[in-house]
Amino acid sequence: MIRGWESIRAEVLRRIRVRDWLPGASIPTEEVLAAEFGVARATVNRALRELAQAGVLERKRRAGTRVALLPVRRATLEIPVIRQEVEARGQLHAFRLLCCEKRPVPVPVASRLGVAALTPMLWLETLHLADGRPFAYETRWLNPLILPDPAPDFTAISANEWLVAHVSYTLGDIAFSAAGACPREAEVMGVAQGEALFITERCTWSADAPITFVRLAHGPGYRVQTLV
Amino acid sequence: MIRGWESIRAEVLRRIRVRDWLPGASIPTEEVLAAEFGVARATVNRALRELAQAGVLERKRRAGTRVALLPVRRATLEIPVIRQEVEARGQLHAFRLLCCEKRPVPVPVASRLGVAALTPMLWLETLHLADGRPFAYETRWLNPLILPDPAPDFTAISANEWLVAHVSYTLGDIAFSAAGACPREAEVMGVAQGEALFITERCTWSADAPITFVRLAHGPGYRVQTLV
DNA sequence: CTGGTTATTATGTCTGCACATATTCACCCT
DNA sequence: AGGGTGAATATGTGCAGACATAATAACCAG
Repeated sequence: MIRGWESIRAEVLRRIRVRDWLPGASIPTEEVLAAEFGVARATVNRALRELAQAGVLERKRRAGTRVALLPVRRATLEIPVIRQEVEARGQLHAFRLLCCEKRPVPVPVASRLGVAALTPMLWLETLHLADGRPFAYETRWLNPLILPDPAPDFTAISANEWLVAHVSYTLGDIAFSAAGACPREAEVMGVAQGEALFITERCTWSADAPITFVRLAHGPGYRVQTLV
Repeated sequence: MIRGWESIRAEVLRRIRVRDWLPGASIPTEEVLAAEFGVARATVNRALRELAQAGVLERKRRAGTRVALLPVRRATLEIPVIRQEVEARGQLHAFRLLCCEKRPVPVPVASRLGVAALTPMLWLETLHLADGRPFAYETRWLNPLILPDPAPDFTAISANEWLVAHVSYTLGDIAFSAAGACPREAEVMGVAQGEALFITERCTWSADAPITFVRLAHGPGYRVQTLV
């Protein structure tokens, strides 16, 4: 029974799955489908639009809608605040601020943030603990200009959470990679040198200025997983 | 100037960014915003819906719309077919099928695919090359029941691409992690034992049956990046 | 044949209206 | 007070119709 755009989306997906409509082939126009399902064109449009967004369909004006030839799988990840992440595992979160000082940013970080090399920024080194054991080693470059005059006490609240609560919502980019533990990381995380760490790097800007660049090194066993 | 739902989305985002609307606070109703912008409510709805989908807003019937308190950052990744990924880097893709035989699945894989342990499945070992150099080492468990009678020649077309083209569109889950190269991986990828590799694991099912479990080990320097 | 112009067509979006649905709030009865 | 009940309300979804836009097809002139 057709009721609502979601059931239309399901039916279209079903036809693709059972290969009624083959990859690369055009499917009927919105108007035809609307007539077939007995709904308005806008409803079909909504269903097809969602499927296109998911990468199942490809749509072009005038050319029509076709089943994606190589359905690029689009996975969405949720990146929670570290404390939430630890607590979601039923563990106790704590952190230690190892270092907090002004330093000139090195070239690679400067270029990613879009600032001049050697600009002085705040450098924070933090170790996150789960049930008292090392969970993640965070190194962060923070634009000092965005801080209020009595700067927040980052030994009491993690920079991560302070930023989320006090700096306007922003977009940035995220990258994942793997790297062997450098001597410092090995020492702090309590692992062997060269041990494989999972690295997350995030860069965030506000509308006008760079805010922060974070690098998180997660110990062995850590994994990032998609929802469904 | 307000023209189209995208400019409304931009304006709402701007107000959040400049802290006109603070995290956790309610924003005006669709009707009010529609009047303010001089558009129909459906147009405002479209803009707000997209922002809610992106995790910037939280909406509830009757309760209204509020700015997300902890903007759970939702990153969307595109997982292309390996060949596309290599070619997008301007390199030449090739692959070598190292092994292809029936084997009983080990317990961890069986549990993730939801089949009985020791079920015989097809085991494929493939090395992907970029410009002739090792790019990724793929190990895959494949449900033989989904293959046509004259099984495809996986030395000619990679299992990856054959599946995309010939098996109905499916959903699965994806996980990223880091691991040190085991002896076999070190040999095949041409890296030192224990060197940090970036691991991608994917599990896919069709509507009724498990299809495949893939593990990809990427060499040093590989990174997964979000769009924008 | 070639190159450029025009018509056609499917999707993209908007409007104005209506009703559905999930919450919440206020009220009333005990 | 307390707890259940129903009205109020903001969002979710639907419809029909209209125009905008982009990509293609058809056409025509040179």
